[in-house]
Amino acid sequence: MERYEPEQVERKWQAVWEREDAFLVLNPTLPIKPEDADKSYVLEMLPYPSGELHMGHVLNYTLGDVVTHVRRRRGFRVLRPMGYDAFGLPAENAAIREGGHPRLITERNIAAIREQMKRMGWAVDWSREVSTADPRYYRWTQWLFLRFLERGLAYRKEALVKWCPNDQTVLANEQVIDGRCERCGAEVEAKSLEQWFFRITAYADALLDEMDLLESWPERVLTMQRNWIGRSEGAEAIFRIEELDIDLPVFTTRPDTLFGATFFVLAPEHPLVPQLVEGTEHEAAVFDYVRHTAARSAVERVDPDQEKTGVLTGRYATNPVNGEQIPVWVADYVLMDYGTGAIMAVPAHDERDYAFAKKFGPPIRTVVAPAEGDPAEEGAFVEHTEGEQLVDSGPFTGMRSPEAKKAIVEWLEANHLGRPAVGYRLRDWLLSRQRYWGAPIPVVYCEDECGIVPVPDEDLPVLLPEVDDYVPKGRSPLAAAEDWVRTTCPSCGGPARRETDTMDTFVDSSWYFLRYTDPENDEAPFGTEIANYWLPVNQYIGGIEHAILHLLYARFFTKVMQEMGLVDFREPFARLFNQGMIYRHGAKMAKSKGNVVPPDEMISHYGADATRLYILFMAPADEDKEWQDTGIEGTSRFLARLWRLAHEVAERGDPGSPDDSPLVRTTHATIQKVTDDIERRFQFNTPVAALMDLLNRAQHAKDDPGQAAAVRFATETIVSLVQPYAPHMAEELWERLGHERLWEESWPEPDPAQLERDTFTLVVQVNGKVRDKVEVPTGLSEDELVARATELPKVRAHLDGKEIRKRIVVPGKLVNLVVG
RNA sequence: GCCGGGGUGGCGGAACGGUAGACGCGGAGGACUUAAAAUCCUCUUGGCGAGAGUCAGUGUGGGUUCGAAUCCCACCCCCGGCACCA
Repeated sequence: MERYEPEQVERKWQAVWEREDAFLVLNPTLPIKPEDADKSYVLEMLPYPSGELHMGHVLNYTLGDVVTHVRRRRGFRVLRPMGYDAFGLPAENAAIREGGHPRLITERNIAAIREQMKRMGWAVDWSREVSTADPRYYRWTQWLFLRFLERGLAYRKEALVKWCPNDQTVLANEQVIDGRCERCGAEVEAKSLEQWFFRITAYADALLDEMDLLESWPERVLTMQRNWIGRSEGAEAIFRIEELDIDLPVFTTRPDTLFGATFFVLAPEHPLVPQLVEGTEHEAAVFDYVRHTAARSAVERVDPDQEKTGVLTGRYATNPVNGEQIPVWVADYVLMDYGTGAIMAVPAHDERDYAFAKKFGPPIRTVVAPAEGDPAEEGAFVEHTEGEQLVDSGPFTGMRSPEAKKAIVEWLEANHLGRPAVGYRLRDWLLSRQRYWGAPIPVVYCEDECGIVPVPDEDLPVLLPEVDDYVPKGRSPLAAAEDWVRTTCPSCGGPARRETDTMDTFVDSSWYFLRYTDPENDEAPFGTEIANYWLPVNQYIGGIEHAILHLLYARFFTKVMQEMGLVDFREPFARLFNQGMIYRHGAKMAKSKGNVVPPDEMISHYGADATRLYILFMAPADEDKEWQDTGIEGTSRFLARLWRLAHEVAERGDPGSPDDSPLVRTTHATIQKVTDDIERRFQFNTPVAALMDLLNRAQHAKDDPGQAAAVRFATETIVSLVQPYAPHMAEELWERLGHERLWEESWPEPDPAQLERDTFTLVVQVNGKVRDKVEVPTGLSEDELVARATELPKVRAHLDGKEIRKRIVVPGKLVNLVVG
């Protein structure tokens, strides 16, 4: 028997799969027939082609691979594609650093990562490969942008935006973490710029409500999305500055506290601030404060532990419910981009207003009684008043706060002083980027009268121009391609200039899962009927880092495409699974931390099969896990033992069909467990343990001639069941055991009769404590089971002649005797 | 602060209200070998005990239950999200 040489076996089978198109899956012919119904779309988040596979990829794609293999062998038509999220900053930064074109760098990286993926042996349908940086792909990204534009869902506006001074480009809100750029960590700055946005806020409620349509998503992801959307219900109330004839609406979630408003605050960026103070004695101080605020960094400004600051405007606003005149302040604890950029301040019932009032002196007026037992100190901050009774609130005094909320909003509405309103934390998606390596935004600016003019569909794609310099200078590098920028207006034929910003790469990845269904289509981004066949994705797998960004954007895109009639479903991903992160030496594996284990080294040393097995065996797939350098020895040894046993079994020839025996029954039980764990429980570590266990048993039985047939059956079953995890070795052994192609073999099914046992281990408890176990025949009555239990000497010792007050019998499992 | 997830041997973990610690790593001892590697066998939660055993034990404290790692309540700790969002 030759030694197990993973490299040789793996190279051999990878070549066979390629030659025989093993994992190619054809679309069904249209129209879809009922016999095509058993489909499954298994998708992993597409990689950014950095050129180097890391362990996170290995886990992600091995998970998808196991699901894919099992479903294929269970008779499903399985779509399992692969592609590259190929636009983006790393390639561009590499081009700046090392020279060369981002396109060439990306192509080189794609070639390298594809090679590594093939070395892992993943069962990908390579005929559907997609790169988002390919003009045949981004043509349709641009096409979709134009459809959004037509529907008013893409728009351009001047706004205060988040600017990364390092990457020299704007960022979406979702790309700012704790005031820093999520890519490079630089502190973001605020900048007023004209930019392109997607109107995702119009879908805030749909994104929340349609979570109900999802089959199975992790609770934490849903929570993160809910937090991000940040819906809160309340009311808009109109305060008025009489002397200037200005209405200042505010958003509040506590209209029941309107009578407690003792001052009013505007955000420093509020557009009406200048008008309020112009020509007054407060002008200088207010302008000074506004300038001071603008100079503060974003990180500093959002720190809630900062002492409150603010300045008086000298103006007074009228409280709509009682006509009271309250002073108007400007303070930076009020944010321009939430609500209306202005608030009514109720210091008795809002912590922030309370802190401000304590420092600057406005009165603190309790209008909702504290809950019973809480101190009712004069002028104190009163927490937890939801549901309590209103005091000093005019006609609403005495109502409980929930009714008061309704009553006050109704009163406001009837008097045209307010209305019910909903606030969201979610902002529109800023999609333009001042960088080179992305899809150009397909519009031109007419220099005559036409304004913003979309590039006609037939002129797509708008190809990226060639430029010499990718260095970001605060404007898009595309602007340097003057010949490209200068164009004619599609509408009037006059002179026009092209938009030079490119799209956020998250636009590219918001629809790629549809392109896979129809990757060669030249007429449309994809065929509607075939997309409706394959989607929604049955199982999506990827990292938690995309919980908000990609997953929220893709859901938004799908809803819009559904409304456009491009697809007939509202949610793209029915089931989502997030794999955990991989740590080593207590930190997330990262080049910068020097704790990376390169998959390539693992493959060279132990083989792809052992690496695949270990990454799934080491811990539950959804948990963060610590990489143990010696851990892979276990799966490597397991494969070597399987190799030896299978060879011994093969050499002995055919022993006929096995008789009933414990080993045969355990084998059937293992089939059951492995299938159930993978398909129902989505658990991947325990099947490996079950296979190791079965191998141990088979090995112990192998020298018993009476069990030759059972050992062969067990061994062949292990080979068959391990195929999704270790496909190369499984094929090799399957062949050596005298069979053909294992990937074409149907998935084993347990014989129900063999899952039935004729004896079982009865656990006997006394007062809930295990005292003994005994092997008994199945099918005994409760009385018989109790009789067997009470016969046992150890049990008798604990019964100690006492009276049995109660007996619990769980058939097939245990007897619990309660004595008193 | 609010929301979500989690806390089990030396380590990774198993246990889908019913035998806590499967499977694996590491460790100890042994077999084979001139030796090593590889392989195989035995042991490996803690206390007491020569042993058969026995008591304790799943972050802490309560509760529900015949029976709780698992369900409920309170608390502690760790991880993640949100947070001057009115």
